[in-house]
Amino acid sequence: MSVNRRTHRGSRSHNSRAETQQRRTQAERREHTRQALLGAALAQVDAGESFEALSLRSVAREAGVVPTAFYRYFASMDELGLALVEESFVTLRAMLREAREGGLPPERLIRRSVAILVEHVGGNRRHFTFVARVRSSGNAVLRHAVRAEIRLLTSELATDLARFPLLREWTTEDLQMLAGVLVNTMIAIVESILELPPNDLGAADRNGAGVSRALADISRIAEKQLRLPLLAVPYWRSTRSGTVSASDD
Amino acid sequence: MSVNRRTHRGSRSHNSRAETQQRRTQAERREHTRQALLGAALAQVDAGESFEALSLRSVAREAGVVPTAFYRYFASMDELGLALVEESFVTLRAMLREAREGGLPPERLIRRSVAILVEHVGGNRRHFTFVARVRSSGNAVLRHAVRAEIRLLTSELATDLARFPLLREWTTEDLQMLAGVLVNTMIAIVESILELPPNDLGAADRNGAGVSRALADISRIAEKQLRLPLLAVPYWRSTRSGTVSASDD
DNA sequence: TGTACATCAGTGAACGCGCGTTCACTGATGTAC
DNA sequence: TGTACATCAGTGAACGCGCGTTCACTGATGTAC
Repeated sequence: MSVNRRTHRGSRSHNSRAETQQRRTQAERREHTRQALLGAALAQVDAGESFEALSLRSVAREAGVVPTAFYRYFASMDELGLALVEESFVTLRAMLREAREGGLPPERLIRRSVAILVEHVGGNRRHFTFVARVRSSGNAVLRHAVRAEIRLLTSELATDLARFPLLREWTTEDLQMLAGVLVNTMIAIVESILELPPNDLGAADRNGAGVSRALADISRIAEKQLRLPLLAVPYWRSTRSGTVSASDD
Repeated sequence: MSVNRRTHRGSRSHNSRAETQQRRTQAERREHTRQALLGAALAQVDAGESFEALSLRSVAREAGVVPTAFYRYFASMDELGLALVEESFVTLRAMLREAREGGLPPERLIRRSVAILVEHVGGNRRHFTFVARVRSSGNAVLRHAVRAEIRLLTSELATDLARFPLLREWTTEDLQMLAGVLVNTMIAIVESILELPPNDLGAADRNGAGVSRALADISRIAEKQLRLPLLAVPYWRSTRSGTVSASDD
């Protein structure tokens, strides 16, 4: 099972590569192997391994390549990990762009954002698992890379929030604070989605609307958790001194 | 450096243990070694290793004991990990009990809770780091143990919240939802404290009030992030249908 | 208090294994003429 | 179109290392009489 399938299919010949790869250019083969290495690492993390526990040899094995070939693509597993962080956040940014561009009223905007989040986690489960795993991992290089990306997303969200009339007068710190609450909540939502058995993430399902009961529960609560802090916005006094006039519960 | 200090101190004699341990009972020695093993694991996680990357041999080595002695205490590293989860949550529950028992008005309660949180993270840095690390780790056994404990804490908080007048009529789901927002926020706060260089956590410091500038910033923003969702409480309509009447930003 | 035996914390040698990394290599693809 | 050479993706043997686990053991502590 660790043996490359191409080798098996081509086993009638003394040279399998000539049979099945002869029509690829070198550049295509290079990209193919690179993706196989990244995919093997993602698959192993998705199967429950922590990234630090992956071995270069097992990744190469699953990619159908000899361990030494690994070094043609990455100097180390850390470097491969950084490539995965980059790949993951390209996906994530595409998702957030999609969520923003609607220009919907707030109520529908939250609903739509949660739906988009759920859909993208389902469609890119392996990348989200990787990021969630690495975000709190013992690998300082990857952990800081992920945290820096998330800090960047949070700042971008704060900038977007500043455009809403009620938020126009807020201090920068308070906008960051609000964006932080929303991002923290979304991270928690993603984590709870990832804890579901993978079946629950399939697009179609026997439970009516096409999502599992568990996923519907998570979505409903997620919407509330995002709506609650936003509901407080009109009552929050954002001033340089950082104090608030209204009293909470 | 991996050699037990007791061995060095006693090296004048042919039998170091007789010299330095003769006054301990067997039960005391047993407890001593057990704590040395747990402490060695905590120290290595705190030093940046992920728990899954720890080896039984390195933990035994740092505890000043031969690898085979490990098995007198734990059947596997997983079992040691579960003991650490339990130890950590004993500490955490003590902290939360302290935060609750004041009976202060909400404004001061938030301030006090954040202060207690900051203090306990500083005083139990290794345990918090361990829990934060394991919460998203690849080790399913430990991850689920931690998540179950956090779910329990969240439910306990929801029960406490139900005693406040404004929350008495809320549905169970909405109380859990609110508790979830607060717990998620506190987890994020703890993670940001743990990202600070360890010096910033010392009790006394040259920056006036005894805490570093960075820690003061985190505390101030943490208080806001907890205050914001609570500020929305009076305006949230909690009904069985789960809809809300007020409009947010 | 003294003796004989049981308990048990900790020892140390040995095992087979998967690991990361090195090295010299093969042979298909690409390019210059 | 054909030839000669360069490039380079992938190979396979070899290395030393730390790992988890086994086993038979030592000798101090604890206990029964």
